[in-house]
Amino acid sequence: MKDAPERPVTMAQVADLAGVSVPTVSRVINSSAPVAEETRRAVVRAIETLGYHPNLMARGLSRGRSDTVLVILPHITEPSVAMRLSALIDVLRKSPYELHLVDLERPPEQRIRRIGEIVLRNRPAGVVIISLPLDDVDHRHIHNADVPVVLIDSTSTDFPSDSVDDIAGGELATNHLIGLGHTEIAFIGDQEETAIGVPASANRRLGYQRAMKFADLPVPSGYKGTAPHGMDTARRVARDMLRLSQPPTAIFAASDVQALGVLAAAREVGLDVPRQLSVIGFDDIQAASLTGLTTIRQPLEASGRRAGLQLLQMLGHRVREKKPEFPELEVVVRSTTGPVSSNTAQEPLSAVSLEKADMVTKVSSSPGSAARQARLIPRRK
Amino acid sequence: MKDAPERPVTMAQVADLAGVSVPTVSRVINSSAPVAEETRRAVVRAIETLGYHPNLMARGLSRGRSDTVLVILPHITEPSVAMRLSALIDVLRKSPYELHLVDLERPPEQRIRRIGEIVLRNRPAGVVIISLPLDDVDHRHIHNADVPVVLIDSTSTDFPSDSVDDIAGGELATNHLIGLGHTEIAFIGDQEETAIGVPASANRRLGYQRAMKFADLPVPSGYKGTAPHGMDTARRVARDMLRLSQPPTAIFAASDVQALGVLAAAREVGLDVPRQLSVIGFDDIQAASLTGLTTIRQPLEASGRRAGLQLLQMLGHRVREKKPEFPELEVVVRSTTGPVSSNTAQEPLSAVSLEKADMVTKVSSSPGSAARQARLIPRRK
DNA sequence: CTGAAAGCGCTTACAG
DNA sequence: CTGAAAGCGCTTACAG
Repeated sequence: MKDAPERPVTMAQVADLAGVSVPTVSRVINSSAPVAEETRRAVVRAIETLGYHPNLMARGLSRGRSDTVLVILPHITEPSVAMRLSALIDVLRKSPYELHLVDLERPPEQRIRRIGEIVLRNRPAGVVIISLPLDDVDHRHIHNADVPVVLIDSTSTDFPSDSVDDIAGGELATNHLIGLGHTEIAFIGDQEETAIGVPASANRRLGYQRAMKFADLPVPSGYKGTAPHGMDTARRVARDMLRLSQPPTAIFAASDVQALGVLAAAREVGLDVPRQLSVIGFDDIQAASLTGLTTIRQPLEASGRRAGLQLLQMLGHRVREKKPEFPELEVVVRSTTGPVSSNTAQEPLSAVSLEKADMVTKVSSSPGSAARQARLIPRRK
Repeated sequence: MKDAPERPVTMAQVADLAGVSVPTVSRVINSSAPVAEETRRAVVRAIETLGYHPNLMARGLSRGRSDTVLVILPHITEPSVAMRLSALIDVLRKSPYELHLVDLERPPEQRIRRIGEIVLRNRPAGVVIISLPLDDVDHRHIHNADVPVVLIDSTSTDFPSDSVDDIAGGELATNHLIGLGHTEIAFIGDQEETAIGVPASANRRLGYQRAMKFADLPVPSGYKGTAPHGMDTARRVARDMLRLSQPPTAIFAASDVQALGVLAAAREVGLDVPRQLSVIGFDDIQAASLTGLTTIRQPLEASGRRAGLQLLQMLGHRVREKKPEFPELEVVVRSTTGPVSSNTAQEPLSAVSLEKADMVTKVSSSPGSAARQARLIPRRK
């Protein structure tokens, strides 16, 4: 077992041992042409005794593409990305494709390598791109690579994509706060990239503005905060906002990760949530239910599943499982939002907030809570 | 831009346009041999006007291995896996390697494909394997593939690996509970696989037993619960345990994910944490700090970084950044553990527990808390 | 049903 | 410094 590293077994060696030609071995392995049963058995035996495994690069080179589905995504630690990916993996696991994953910097300007280039270099059988914008060059490269592509959480006229109606989601979140009596409502979201294609945060902001306008509520310039995506960056923006002379009584954060940052800022500034400050997020990642965060639930896993099934179809596979319905966006009310308080003076942090935090969990999991969850059918094209 | 999908540009086309031979183009691209400056420029120009990108499969086939680092890991949604991976990605991002990721089922019996087979089929330049056990066949395959391998969170005599002293960690956790006066201490961990190599949970259990024995405390058979890894499975095991006629007053869960399940079970059964039940986890994932979970912190990111740097070294790269010290395991005391209560009768859930939950956060982040954190140098070979 | 031949797009000695 | 040749390990027409 510790001999000199013999070179890996090749198809030629298998052919020799089985007493057939290389193409015959290939036919047996790929079932690409009829082979006499006896021959087949000899080949299979040779494969097993030698422990042969085909070289995917050689196969891919001669076939013109590899047996790989390439998934390109931004930082994998992002919970929403991980959830979608996980569902996608589940779908692809049963398929004949290797799943290869390439993790990219989110801000395109920091990116050394372009998406199209990665596709072109790897020649995968199919591509799934999560939460990443494509530019013209990417489109051209992918076009040249002539490979099926499915997008998640970004849009393009050229490729099918799964994404929710973020504008409606933004309205939904904002209306939840308005419904609680809030009038000083702020928004915190991603720094908006110049690259088009993944406007999730920007669209949620649009929905916020729309709802505010509809309710005839003012949006002071200080009430729109953006920063590079992240919990800590959001915390800092929120802290500044909460120290304004006229701080908001409610904040809609474009994602749960950012909402968690807002909660941290509230603690820092000494504001009681939800009595002095209401906070609503977006996504409904696991941390949201763990911390009692009120949020807009979007179907993260469904989008991963759907994208996977769609790609398999495009690759010519018959898909047994039918694509899951795309569930509606919905408000999940937990314990970080509440009616606007008449008392706007800041008071020391009390234990009350955390007591409520527990009630939340119950609320969101009990059947009766359904009544408290506003619903809205997302507009989809 | 919407022309018939021309086939991707090849090196031969570049050579033609530049008026040189294919090997010369190759030399320019790889800087593998001196090329006249003028020739070089012509080639570069041709590459740019054609938008050429080398076919990695072809390169890999002729070189005998691809320019890829293959990362093989179990479910990526597992927070501890994601954290290690993220750090690994950061290190490898600056390297010349594509990072390809293969996600595997954790329980080997459910696994259709073996690790060694994946390596053999892909012929990567290097491999990192996270939290996955290798068997003899895997070892043989990898040996044949003759590729550098680094292990994270599993051990092998053949490959370098980064893993903490889980036995010591188990003792640390258990001693924390013993130090609080608990005597009825239970353990909940992973179902222990037959495959050797990733005995993290089993080793933590060993540490637990050792500490209990040393303190002369009994371990009733009902106090050792195992289930397939996961929050919900752990919840069920914990629920059963908490309904024993003699329930434990403290539970050590082999991972934070499982500890969260224990907390859910406590809520379900109506036990107040930490007054009626103390819970300690292992890992210190983000959810732990968000929920105030007391836990054993292990250096998840450091292990990812270290493995990445080690692999780059094995691949013959000079590594600028020096490998981070492997930090010690330490107890992070938050709000789910407390002194054993004299009152063992079950009482209705009170708000007190959650009030404490907030104090926790402060404790763990304030400098003064260091004094409350036991430390232990892990034994490493 | 099976084999000899050509080719996939690169890299790497080998000459010059 | 550069090109002609061989080869990496497969697959795919093409004959038979």
